Amino acid sequence: MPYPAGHRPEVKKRIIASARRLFNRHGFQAVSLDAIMAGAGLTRGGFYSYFGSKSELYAEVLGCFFTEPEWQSCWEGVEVDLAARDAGPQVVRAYLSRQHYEDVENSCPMVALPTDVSRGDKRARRAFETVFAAMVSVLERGIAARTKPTQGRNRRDAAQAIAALCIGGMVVARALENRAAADALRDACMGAALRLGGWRPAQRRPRRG
Amino acid sequence: MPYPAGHRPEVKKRIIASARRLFNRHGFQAVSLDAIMAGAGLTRGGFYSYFGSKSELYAEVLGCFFTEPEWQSCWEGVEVDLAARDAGPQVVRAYLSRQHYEDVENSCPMVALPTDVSRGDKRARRAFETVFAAMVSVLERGIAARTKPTQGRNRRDAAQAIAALCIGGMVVARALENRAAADALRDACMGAALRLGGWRPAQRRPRRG
DNA sequence: TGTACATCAGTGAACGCGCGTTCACTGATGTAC
DNA sequence: TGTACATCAGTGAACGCGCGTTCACTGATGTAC
Repeated sequence: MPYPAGHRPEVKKRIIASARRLFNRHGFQAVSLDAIMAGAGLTRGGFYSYFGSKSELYAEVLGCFFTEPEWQSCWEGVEVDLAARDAGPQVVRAYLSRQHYEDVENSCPMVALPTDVSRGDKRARRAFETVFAAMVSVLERGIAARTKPTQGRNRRDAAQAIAALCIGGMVVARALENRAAADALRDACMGAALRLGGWRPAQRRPRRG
Repeated sequence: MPYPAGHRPEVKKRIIASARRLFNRHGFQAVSLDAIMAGAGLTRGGFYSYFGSKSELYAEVLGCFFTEPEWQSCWEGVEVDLAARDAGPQVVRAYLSRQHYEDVENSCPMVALPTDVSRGDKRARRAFETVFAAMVSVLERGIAARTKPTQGRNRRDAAQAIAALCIGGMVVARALENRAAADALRDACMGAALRLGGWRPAQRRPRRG
């Protein structure tokens, strides 16, 4: 064995990480293999000893967003304790945070790439579905843990709507030109999402700052 | 004048309509000028007598999505009377309808192209902002018209959240592989959006069908 | 009415560039002795 | 410890294709007389 045992897997991870950053920022089509390999500190030629094609890499990147433990919480923008009793509001606040809004490269792929996925193949959409289902589960558990539980169907429906609100709010915020409008939208979505989860009284306090 | 007066504007419209359909389906980068011109019944060469470049066409297409009267209501999937007292719930139901989910080509660009826009230039994001602001205004008026009005800030916030929920619900639904899951998500988002607008009692009736 | 003409909308071949993909080669690494 | 070697990770030139863009040309149209 001319190279240490962990060498290739480690390099492969570096390629995937580079691709993830570039896909998040520019989308699938606009990123060249040259750029991906350069981002991993390599050159073009080596790519095909790691992946069969560019679209194979794409599927693998999407799959990794949620299966790899070190990226499981990346989309939350900040550290969130998924087992905590208040995981629901924590996820909502982190997801719609300024940090997540700004950090496009390390963003949740559901915010950065949803339309790319919907135009993509089955594998991509299945990976997306897994990520979304996981997010809904976390939120649903958060609703279940509160003092006034509602029926099961309502809880699941609420969790789905909250997830869609978080994702939609971020997707739209990033597409707006006006920064203040984007901030106001994130704020409005956060309030509505927390209310949908029953994590906040319906009557709002006046805004400060 | 060798050609009738309305000829060129009419052809330009055809090119834009073809581009709109193709962009909605495949995104900006994946569509070639060949395909756009063929969709308008023309050949490649004529393009540059109508537009300066491909990205100029892109900006023009996005701008038209809302300024051209014949497309103003296309994103609503079905006909909606924006002046009606119940325009709010009408817009929500139309936006999250099965028809809008399925008709990708004639879809609202905020659902089909939000991530493309966020990666695009200022012009694209400004056009998006105009569309979004218009949608929020319609929803806000709908909230204002109901019997129990709340404070202004709450109304605007609610309208923004409802819009984000409609857009996010559709974006996510289209990215899911499982059709039933997409339907359930649309349904959950519709219920939550109607509740946020105060257009439906918080207690839900059991589902039928 | 019919013919010659000027205009210009649209054609399609050609160009150049970038990118996905391939491949013969280089050189860094651990192993054998 | 030191040297020769086998392995294979990574290199970079080359290929071919597609696409944005250009341009000389064709031919359809309305007008002049």
